[in-house]
Amino acid sequence: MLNLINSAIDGLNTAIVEAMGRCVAQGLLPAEPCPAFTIEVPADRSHGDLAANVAMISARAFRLAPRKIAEAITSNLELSGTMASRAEVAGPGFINFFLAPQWYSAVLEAVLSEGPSYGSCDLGRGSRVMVEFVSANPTGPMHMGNARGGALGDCLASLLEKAGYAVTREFYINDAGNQIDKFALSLEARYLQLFRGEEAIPFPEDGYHGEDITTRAREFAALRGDTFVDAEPAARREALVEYALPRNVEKLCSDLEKYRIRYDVWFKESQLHNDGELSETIRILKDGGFTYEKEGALWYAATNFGADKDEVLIRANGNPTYFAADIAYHRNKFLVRGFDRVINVWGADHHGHVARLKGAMNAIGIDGSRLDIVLMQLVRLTRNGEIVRMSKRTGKAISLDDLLEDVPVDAARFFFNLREANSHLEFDLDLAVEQSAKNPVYYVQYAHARIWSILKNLMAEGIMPRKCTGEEFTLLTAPEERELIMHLALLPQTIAEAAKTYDPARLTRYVIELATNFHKFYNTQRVKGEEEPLMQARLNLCICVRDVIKNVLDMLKITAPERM
RNA sequence: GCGCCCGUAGCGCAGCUGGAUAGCGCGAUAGACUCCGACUCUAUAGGUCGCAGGUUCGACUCCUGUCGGGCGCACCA
Repeated sequence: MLNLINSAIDGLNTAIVEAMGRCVAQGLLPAEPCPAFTIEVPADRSHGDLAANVAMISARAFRLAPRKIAEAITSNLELSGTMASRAEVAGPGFINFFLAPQWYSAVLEAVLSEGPSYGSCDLGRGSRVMVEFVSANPTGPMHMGNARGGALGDCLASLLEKAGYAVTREFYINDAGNQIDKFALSLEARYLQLFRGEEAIPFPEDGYHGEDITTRAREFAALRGDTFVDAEPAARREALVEYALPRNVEKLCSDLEKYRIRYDVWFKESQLHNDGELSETIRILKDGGFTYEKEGALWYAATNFGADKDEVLIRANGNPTYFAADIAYHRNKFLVRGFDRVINVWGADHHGHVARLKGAMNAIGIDGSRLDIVLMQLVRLTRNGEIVRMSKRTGKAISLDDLLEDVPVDAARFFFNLREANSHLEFDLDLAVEQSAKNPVYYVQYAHARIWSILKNLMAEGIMPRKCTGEEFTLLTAPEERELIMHLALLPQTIAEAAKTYDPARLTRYVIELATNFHKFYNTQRVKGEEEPLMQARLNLCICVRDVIKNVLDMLKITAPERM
């Protein structure tokens, strides 16, 4: 839970405020209130470890040139109580701070003592959050959107756990409504075709054309024979769905497990229809006066809650819409199961539903801002620089299954978390399987394996890593070492920021940069063969890097091999 | 037509609530292991941040307009 950058910033913050007080007393600065300023790690590290913009921010209020203010503050700065050893004025009026060697030692000590929990924080304070993701239609195989959503949602969940939330991963099974009717009709057609021929039985135009439907129909026929050919159509369809749907759900489950995703809850839409929650929700909307009838259908006046148009809740044929069920579902998440916050990962093509669903939450008395929707843009697969749309094997859209045949799970999970959700993602199939530095997954894993190699090498010579003193860690003064340690120190806020913005892509970028910093260190500094204290300090630094790489890869559920 | 998202180097992308000379990877070019794994590293080249205004001490970042691309506007889910 230690964030050494923040504690360094806090200390410098008060030092600056105190220095300004002294400046006012000396008449160097006017007794005006100072606007809020920030201290941050500058992009260009030749500008020190931390930089404060206080002088520029207050220039207007003080009616003084920023550099003059910065110089006044700096000359009155008392750094002895802070973690900085030096401050200087630079550029337009920045005050740049250089952290003391003891601070760098403290970072390594924190990484070593906190172990796998290093980087975690208590942003969530144990509040209960649900992440619902993938929720693929159980009528067929999962597509690329589901693949991206799976990697994104699962890593987002890990991230939130690390940030102190009690997270539930949930899959919503759409086992009711229109698409199940379509599913039934498709199965029925394939089943009857088996006995009467494809010409005799037309396939429904908007049915599911996938091979998987035919397979299920065949399995069913093998099991039950032709007993349903002359049966009542409704009974026939019911039997087919009763057979096929659970198997499809099992298939989803096992495919996702291969993808290293395990859900806490598989929630069935049909539950909402069967136990009355759906009708109760509609009653609440009716009682609230948010509904009206038009052309035989029951409408929800979504426009009252900021939507651009109203929505049908119950069709003229008496069937509730998906939207109605979705309102009931989210009511269930908040009211029945008591989640403090709910996050849904959706494809960007559903963005129109965001405002409607949040508005509906407000209508039924739940604060819609407790519901967050993470929208993700589409994935574009490329091979040899060309866009790939279809699977070579099936000729259909590429499924998660197809993808994992070509690409290792490690690469898939990493690549899907390389870009923030709300940007288009290009997935280079050649690169994902390439075992070279171009492939970021291998690059990161290689850094981890390389550290293990160093360790094993030294141990083979009888050199065991031992605990270092803070004094010994101050031997690590090379720029590459300082940079590496600073990057280790950045993990807690990277996690906090990523959790706040629901953006696991920050983790992949962080760990790539960490690997880069390590490789640079490796190429300029040696561990083996140095004087014992320095060697041990560097060895411990390596161990810190190794553990943090593993720590981050664990969150992404990507393996961290000791040898490749 | 209305709404949401995206335009940063040849390509793929960072740039965190506005901050210093706009970065990274690939590709190109030139280099580095008798030395802990060359699955690595170093250097060079490459940019009017789509365009035009505005706000600000300061704009890739905020506002307005505009052009280009993606998506959505069902008694589908």
